[in-house]
Amino acid sequence: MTKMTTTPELLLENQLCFTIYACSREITKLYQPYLDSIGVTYSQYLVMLVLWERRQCTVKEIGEALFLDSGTLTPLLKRLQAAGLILRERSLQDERKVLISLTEQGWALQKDALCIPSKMMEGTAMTGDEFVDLLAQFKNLLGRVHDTNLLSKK
Amino acid sequence: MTKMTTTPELLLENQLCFTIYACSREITKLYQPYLDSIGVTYSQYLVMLVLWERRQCTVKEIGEALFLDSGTLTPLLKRLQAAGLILRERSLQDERKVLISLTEQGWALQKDALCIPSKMMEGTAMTGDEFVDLLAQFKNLLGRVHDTNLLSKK
DNA sequence: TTATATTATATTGTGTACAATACATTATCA
DNA sequence: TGATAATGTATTGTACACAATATAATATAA
Repeated sequence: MTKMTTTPELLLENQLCFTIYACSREITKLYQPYLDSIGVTYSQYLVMLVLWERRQCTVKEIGEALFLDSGTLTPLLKRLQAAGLILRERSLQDERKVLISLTEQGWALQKDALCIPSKMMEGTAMTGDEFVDLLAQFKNLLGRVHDTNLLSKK
Repeated sequence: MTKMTTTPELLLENQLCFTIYACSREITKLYQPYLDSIGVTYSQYLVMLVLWERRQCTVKEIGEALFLDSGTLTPLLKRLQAAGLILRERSLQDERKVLISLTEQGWALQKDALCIPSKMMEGTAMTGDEFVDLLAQFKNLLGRVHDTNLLSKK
């Protein structure tokens, strides 16, 4: 028996944070081949999901939906614009806002993306019930942590 | 009722991937004030957890423990070295390997880190049972996804 | 024992993430 | 109305994250 050099609380295998962090990156890798085939990154794909759903958004709205700030979104959106998938234009009503909308090419990409979710289900080797259950638990945790973060901002 | 512009599979709220991704980033934010106070980043903290546990590691071993590659670890380890927390030295037995170990200052930091896990438990507002249960489920998911990724590498 | 393959790390380039700051625009109040 | 605050986006700087490639050292095989 080797002498312990740390405590149970600090063991990597007991860290929920690490498990989630590693999970997130491994899932991104799972998407990689499919995202490569449609030519967007994982974060860009999430932005496209938001736009397919809402048609038009401000940068702020996209940020609220994805929990991302403008320092991340601005360059990302410029790359999507350069790829011809979205339009960026200042609102005429309020010139502080930048309106993001889809080009025809951006809408066309939706068809290519349709098969991705089912491929991912396969990759996680989960049943539909497991998926629904896990999603609910994650959302619950996300809600709690997000609330704590909001409180500590004030 | 507005006309739907996307399908249920592509709705952001149905994406397990996004929920986990957002969760991971929000949890990192939860750690931020405590990590700031001990002067390391989140990824650097994870490397320190590995080293407090194993005393000495090669870069490869740290990468396997954290699912990170050398492109991420090399600069990160150099910053930890510059901060005086670790040592980096080539193995005499096999000069391809770089051995990472803790300085006295690196060990001293462990005391300051001891309080962090309990603070995080508070931030997630979970009971001990919920925590154990959730951790088991995420580990299960991580294992499955990691296996799928390993298979597709071959 | 050389040629070949494998292993371990480092480097480079692209793309996030986010804090901090700057800046222009709009809203509000004295 | 003029000053002040709040809002929305962009910019800058630091630190990952990873694919692809390079390089050096070790192991293996003919």
